[in-house]
Amino acid sequence: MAYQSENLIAQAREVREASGVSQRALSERAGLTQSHISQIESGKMEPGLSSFIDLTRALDLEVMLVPKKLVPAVLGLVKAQATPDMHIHAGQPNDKRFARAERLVKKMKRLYGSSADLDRIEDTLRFLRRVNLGDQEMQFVRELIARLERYQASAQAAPIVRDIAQNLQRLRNSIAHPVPSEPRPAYSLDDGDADA
Amino acid sequence: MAYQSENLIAQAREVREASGVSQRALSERAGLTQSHISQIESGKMEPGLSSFIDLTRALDLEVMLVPKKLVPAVLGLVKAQATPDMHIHAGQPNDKRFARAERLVKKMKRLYGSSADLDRIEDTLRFLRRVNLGDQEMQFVRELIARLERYQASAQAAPIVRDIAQNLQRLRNSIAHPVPSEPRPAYSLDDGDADA
DNA sequence: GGAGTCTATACAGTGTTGTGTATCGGATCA
DNA sequence: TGATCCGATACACAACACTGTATAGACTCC
Repeated sequence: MAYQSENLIAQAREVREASGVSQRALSERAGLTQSHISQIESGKMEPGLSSFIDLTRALDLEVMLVPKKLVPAVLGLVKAQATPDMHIHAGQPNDKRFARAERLVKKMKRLYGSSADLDRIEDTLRFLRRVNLGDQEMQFVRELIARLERYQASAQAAPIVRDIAQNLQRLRNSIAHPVPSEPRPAYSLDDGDADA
Repeated sequence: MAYQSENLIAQAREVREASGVSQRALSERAGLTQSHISQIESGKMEPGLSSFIDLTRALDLEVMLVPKKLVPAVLGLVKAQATPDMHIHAGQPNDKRFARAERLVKKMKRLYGSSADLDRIEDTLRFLRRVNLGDQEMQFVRELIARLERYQASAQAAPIVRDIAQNLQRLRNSIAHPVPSEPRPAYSLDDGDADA
């Protein structure tokens, strides 16, 4: 029934998936049943306000009231930082993550044909796998992989794949050629220029 | 039962009252019954997510999901603008508002005894009444009055009364001794870094 | 005092959320 | 192939949101 809460729920789902949290894990953390979460996310059921708050809290999100006029501003703020830390992350050691990601890329190449971007992703993943990544960095990679998984079959996957390739490349560069001072760059997801 | 949604609901209520919208008016606008709204606001009932969204939309508010880390930032943004325009407001010219407020203060002095803060409020109200207030300023005053009304009988009214007194005083000062330049603080939202 | 507005409250009935449990198809990994 | 993880789905049942209508108590204004 296309409610107005669709958007919020979709948002929560995106965060959940990007954090690598399963419906089951979330259900324990939030105190709802998995079936409940499934029905909420698929729009078959409208959650109560407190259920929804429980859900989002478990995802390290907060429900806030914002005057309509400020919505664009807040949106800008949120998008800029794009899921800041998100310390949730469930199990699965990094090695497995990388293995899974590389398998995914291979599968995509097999299905949709090879491409410069996919090659670049594959290459960068191989590199990053051997590096010791910090929490934030690993989180960043995890997000990109989740995005790749989600859009692998999308009709307009190409620009997204390109964006992911660029972001991975940039992370690689920042590790290979660290900036002198600057403790940490604090990644943002905006698609920026690609360097050489 | 002291749910976690208390806060949001209280916020919505504050905005409603500050905008001078009655539960009935809001009920028509939002498509709920007045009794429903009353029970929600008084915590006797937990609204569904969509009901809550309907409510807040009717108040020119938007429900947003914000990463926990960004909550202080967003809070700052919202507080800074302090309900920007809020053109809802129903009738009741300002004179009546002030009269009502002054009556309220008198009543409080009668019931709970006089206090420095109450005196200050009374005094400041008398001053502000004769000044031409802009929309935002009037809105600010309206909010403070609403708060005073709501907490007048609260057990811990004292600090709230003090806060209201201070806020009124500050507004008075800003009118009496306007700051020379400073066109705008301009809470720069854009990431803007761009250098390096 | 009387008219009007406000919020809180009552109550019966309907519909839906939400629980608990269990299963199914799909993908991954040994 | 078999063991697991995932999300979607089913079903019965308890709980409660929500409607509609109606009224009581508090306050303000005339």
